[in-house]
Amino acid sequence: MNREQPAKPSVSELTSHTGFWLRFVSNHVSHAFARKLLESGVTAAEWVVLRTIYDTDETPPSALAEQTGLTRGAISKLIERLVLKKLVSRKEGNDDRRYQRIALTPAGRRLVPKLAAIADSNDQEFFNPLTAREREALVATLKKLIHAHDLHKLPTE
Amino acid sequence: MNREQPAKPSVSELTSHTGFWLRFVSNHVSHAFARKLLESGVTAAEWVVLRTIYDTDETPPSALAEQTGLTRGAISKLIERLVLKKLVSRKEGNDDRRYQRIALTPAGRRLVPKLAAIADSNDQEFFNPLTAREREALVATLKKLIHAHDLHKLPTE
DNA sequence: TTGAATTAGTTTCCTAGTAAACTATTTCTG
DNA sequence: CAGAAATAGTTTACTAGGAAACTAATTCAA
Repeated sequence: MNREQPAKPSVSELTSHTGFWLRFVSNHVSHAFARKLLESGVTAAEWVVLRTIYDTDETPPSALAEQTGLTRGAISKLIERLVLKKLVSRKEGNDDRRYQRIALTPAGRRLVPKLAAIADSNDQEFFNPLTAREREALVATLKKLIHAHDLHKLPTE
Repeated sequence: MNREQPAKPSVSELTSHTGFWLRFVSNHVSHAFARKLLESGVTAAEWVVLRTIYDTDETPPSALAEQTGLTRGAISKLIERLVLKKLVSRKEGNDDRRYQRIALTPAGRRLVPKLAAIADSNDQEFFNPLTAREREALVATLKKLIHAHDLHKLPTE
């Protein structure tokens, strides 16, 4: 009569994982940012690359890959798109022709501060519900994980 | 002589945004999980769908979309792959033929607890460096953001 | 009751990213 | 110096996902 009990193995729920919540919120921040960027004609991934180049006069793609944590393949595609959008220029290396010299065009350089303002307002808006202390604790916790797992190949902090 | 000062507009750094750190860590958790799942032959996105179906006998794709927060298009593709992998079955609705009845195959149902164990260990491992209180605070903060922005279309909690 | 609106699912096109194979160049080594 | 190894960047094939156009089925309304 009661042999109808297949010994249901305990299966944890998706929501029981911290990583689930992290990804959920992270996706929403990114999505909100993407929407705000729409009219600028630039995507979030492109913004990251533009902002990274901004700190330099010219830089090879390999350095961008290292600094952003993306693969060279991903950087290659992003640069291609940014060149098409005339925000970035690409020249062959002088001494070593394997290298390229990536730089912002004047239009690209003019755009970065505007994008930065959008990024600022998005971050401010999204995390506004948190108190200053909560926000600091959040970042501190995230950085702790980064250090513990030695993930900071890129964020120099 | 000193007119060489283009009034450098202050441009915030990528790392100044909380969202940057959130995305960075989130990507690493997901990536770590993806690596652990490799040998199971299932991806993280597929795990989410399998786990969601697991709670039901059979369910239409639209319900899965709603519960996972994915679009119907995304769910459609995931189901297609899971059907090819013989982890999920797809039947036409009886009364209303627009609907489909998605269910786990026996193989799919057997697999879910194993995937859950992998998910558990990944989460445990990744967030291990945090104290229990830090971990709770992290989740609480994330949930606070979700409620504040009314993002919980899906996470029932 | 037929035509319009709605609904479920699919498909297409795009961005985003990794991994791995590939090309071209340079450097290292025997 | 010639061939091997290393390096920089590109390309291809894949997962992941949204948005929007599309098909088929059903329901609503005149």
